[in-house]
Amino acid sequence: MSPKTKEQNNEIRQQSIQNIMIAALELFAHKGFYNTSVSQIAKEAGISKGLMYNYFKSKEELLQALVFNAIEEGEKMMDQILALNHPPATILQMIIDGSFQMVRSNLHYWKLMTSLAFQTDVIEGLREPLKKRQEIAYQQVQDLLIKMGSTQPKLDAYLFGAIMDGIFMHFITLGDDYPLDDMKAYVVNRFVKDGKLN
Amino acid sequence: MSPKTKEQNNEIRQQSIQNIMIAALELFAHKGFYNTSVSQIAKEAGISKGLMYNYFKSKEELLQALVFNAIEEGEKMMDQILALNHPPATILQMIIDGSFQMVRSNLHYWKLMTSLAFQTDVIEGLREPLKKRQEIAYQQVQDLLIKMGSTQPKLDAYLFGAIMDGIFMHFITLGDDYPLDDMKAYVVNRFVKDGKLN
Amino acid sequence: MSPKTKEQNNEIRQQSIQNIMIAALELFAHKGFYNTSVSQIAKEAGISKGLMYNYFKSKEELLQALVFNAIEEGEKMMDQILALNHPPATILQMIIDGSFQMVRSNLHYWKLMTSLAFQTDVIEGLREPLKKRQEIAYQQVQDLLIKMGSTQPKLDAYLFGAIMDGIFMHFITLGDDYPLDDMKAYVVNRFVKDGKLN
Amino acid sequence: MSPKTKEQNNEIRQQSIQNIMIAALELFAHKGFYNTSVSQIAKEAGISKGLMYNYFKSKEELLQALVFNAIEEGEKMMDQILALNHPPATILQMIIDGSFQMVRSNLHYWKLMTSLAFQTDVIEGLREPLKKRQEIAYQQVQDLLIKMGSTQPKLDAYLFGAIMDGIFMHFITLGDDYPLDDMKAYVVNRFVKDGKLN
DNA sequence: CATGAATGAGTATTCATTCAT
DNA sequence: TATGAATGAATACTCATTCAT
Repeated sequence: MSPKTKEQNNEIRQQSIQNIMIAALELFAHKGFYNTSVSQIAKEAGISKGLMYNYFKSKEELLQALVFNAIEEGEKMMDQILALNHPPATILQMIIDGSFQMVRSNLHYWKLMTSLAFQTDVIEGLREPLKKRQEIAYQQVQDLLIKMGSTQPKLDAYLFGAIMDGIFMHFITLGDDYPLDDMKAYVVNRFVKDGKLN
Repeated sequence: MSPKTKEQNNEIRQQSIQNIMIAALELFAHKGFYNTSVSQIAKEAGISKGLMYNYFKSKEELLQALVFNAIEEGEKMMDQILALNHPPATILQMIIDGSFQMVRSNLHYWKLMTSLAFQTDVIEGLREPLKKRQEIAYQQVQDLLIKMGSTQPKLDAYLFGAIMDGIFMHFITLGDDYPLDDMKAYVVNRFVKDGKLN
Repeated sequence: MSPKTKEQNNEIRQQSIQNIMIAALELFAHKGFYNTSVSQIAKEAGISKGLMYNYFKSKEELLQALVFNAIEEGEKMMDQILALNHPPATILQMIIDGSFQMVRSNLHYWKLMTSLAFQTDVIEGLREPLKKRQEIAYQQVQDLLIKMGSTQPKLDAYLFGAIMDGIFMHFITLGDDYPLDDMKAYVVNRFVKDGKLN
Repeated sequence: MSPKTKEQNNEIRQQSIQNIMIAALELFAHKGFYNTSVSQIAKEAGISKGLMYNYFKSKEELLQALVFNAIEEGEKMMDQILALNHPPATILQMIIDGSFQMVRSNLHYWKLMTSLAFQTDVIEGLREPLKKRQEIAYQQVQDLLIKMGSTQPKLDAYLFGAIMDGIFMHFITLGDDYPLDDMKAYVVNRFVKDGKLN
C-alpha cells in the first residue's frame, strides 16, 4: 500500500549503482571506453540500458564517476598511511606494499586509469583531475625521499614512479608469468633497504 | 591526361599509402583507434575516404599495417645493432640510445603500440605478434645481460624493460617537463656504466 | 497513520488531479505535447510519475481531459450568456468580452487548443470534438448575426472568427507589446457598435 | 574510371537536399517537429537515414534550413513587389494577392511557420529570426498604410495582420469548406477598395 | 587511380509505462 | 493513495564500407 521506505530505496539504488560501476570498470579496462557500449555494460551489470541513465547522465559521466572514485581511494590510502607518522622509509615501504596490493587486487582500476593517461583527447574534465592527482603523488614521494636523505629527490621520485608504473604495465601485458614479487623485492631493496635510500 | 607510366603510378601509390599511414598513426595515437573515424584519417591524409579502401581492406587492416611496420622497424634496428658485433655493453648502450631516440622522434608509434597493450580485446591477429615481439626483445636483452655477467639476467631484463617503458610512459603524460635526459643518464649508469652491469 | 475518511480521500484526489492538469496545461502550451515529458509534468505538479497513471490512463488521455475540459468550459460560458435572453448585440458583446477575458486570464488554454488545430495527425479522438466545437461556435455566432440583420451571416461569422483568432495569435507571439485593448475596441466597434452590425 | 564531375555531384546533392526538404516540410507541417522522426523523413524522401546527416548536421538544422528558406522567399517576394514603385494601394493589393497565393499553393510552409510561433521553447536560434521577420513585415505594411492616409497606421497594420493570419488559420482547420475567395474579397474591400483605406 | 554520394547496422540516449511495495 | 526503480521500444545520430562513375 505504501511506497518503499527511503531506506529501502536507497539500498536498492546503491546496489544498482554498484553493479553498474563494477561492470563498467571491468569493460572499460578490458576493451577501452570507446569500444565498450552501454548495452554491454547493462548486460554485464544485469540491468536494463535505461536504468544506467537513471544514475548517470551519460556514459562519460559514468567514466568520470569511476575515475573520481579511484582518485579518492588513492588519496584516502595515502592520507591513512601518512597519518601514522612512521619514519619516511616505513612510509615508502607502505606505499609500495599498498600499490602492489592494489594492482594485484584491483587491476582494472589501474588499467583504466593508466590507459586514460594515453588518451590526449580524453573526456573533458578528466584530464585536469588526473594530472593534478599525479603531481600530488609525485610531490608526496619527493618529500619522503628528501627526508630519507636523497640528494636528487626529484629525479629519484621520477625514477620511483617510472619503475613502479613500468612494472605494473608489464604485469598487465604478461599476466601471471610476470615475476611481480621479485620485482617488488627489487624496488624495496633499491628504495627502502635498511630504512634508507640506496 | 596522358596515361601515367607504371613508374609514376607506383610512386603515387606509395605516396598515398604513406600519407594515409602517417595520418592514421597520429590520429590513433592521439585519440585511440575506436575514437578515430576513417573520415578523419582521409581528411588528415588529404585523400578521399574511398581511396583508403583501395590500399587497406578495412580500418583494422590499416592498424595492422601500422603495427607490423613498427615491429619490423624495431627488429631492423635490433638486427643492425647486433650485426656490428660490438661488445654487449656497447650494444645495450646503443639499444638505449636507439630507444630514447625513437621515442623522441616518433612518439606516436610508441604511444600507439603501448596503448594497444592495454586493450585485452585488441583486434584479432594483433595480440600474438605484439606479444611475440615483446618476448623476443626481452630475450635479446637477457642474452646481453648474461654476457655482461648478470647473475639474475631474467630479472634484470624485466627491470630494464620496466624502467624504460615507465620512463617513456611518464614522458608521454608529463610532456616536455619530464627530465628525459636525466632519466636516460640514470639508465645508462645503472646498466652499462664502465661497460658493465651495476 | 489513521485511515483517512472517504471525504478526505476524495479531496486529496481532486487536489492531485487538479495539480496534474494545471501543470500539464502549462507545459503542453509552453513546449507542445510531444516535447513535454511525463516526468516534467509530475515534477511541476509536485507528485510522482506513477501517480499520474492512477488518474489518467496515459499521457494522451491527460491531454484529452484538458481538451474536453476546455470545450466544456467554453460551452458552459456560451450557455450562460445565451440563457440571459439579452438582445443579440449584447450577447455578442458578452462573447467578445468573455473571449478576451479568457485569453487574458488563461492564455495557456487558448494556446494549447489552437496549436492542436495545427496538427493534422492529432491524437485520435480529439480531432472530431474539436471540429464539432468550432462548428457549433460558428453556428451560434452566425445565428446572432442573422438576428442582428447581417445580409451575409456566414461570411460575417467567419470574419468575426478570423479577426478574433488572428488577434489572439498575434497577442501570443508579440506578448505585452500587443495593443490588445485597442484591437478589442476595433472588434466591438466593427461588430456591435450601437447594438448593430457595421 | 574517373570520379563524377563536380557538376554531376552538385546536381545529385541538390536533388537529394531538395527531396529531404520537401519531405521534412510536409511532415513537420502535418505532424509537428517533435512528432516527426528522422526515419519518417528519410522514408518519405526516399533516402537512407544516414544521408540526411550528410547534408544537415541535425534534425534541428533541417528545420532551420526550412525556416530560413521560407523567410528568404517571403522577403524576396516583398522586395520584388516594392521594387515596382506602384502606388501604395496597388502594392498592398499585390501583397494580399501574393499571400493568398502562397498559402493556397504552399500551405505547408505557412502551417509550419505559424505552428512554430506557438512554441515558446522553440529551437534556439529560430525565435530571433522569426520575430525579426514579423516585425519587418509589420513595418512594411504600416509604411504603406501611412502613405494611404491611415490615421492610426500601427493599429491598422495589426488589424491587417490579424485578419490575414486569422483567415489562413481557419482555412487550415476547415479545409476546402472555407470560403477563402470571399474572405479575400472582404480584405481587399476593407483595405484597398478604390485605392484607399476604408 | 580517385571520388564522394549513399547505405544500414550500430550507438547513446530518452521516455511512456509498469509494478512491487 | 503514493512512490520511484526498472523496463524496453523508439529516437537522433555516427561511421565503416560500398559502388557508380
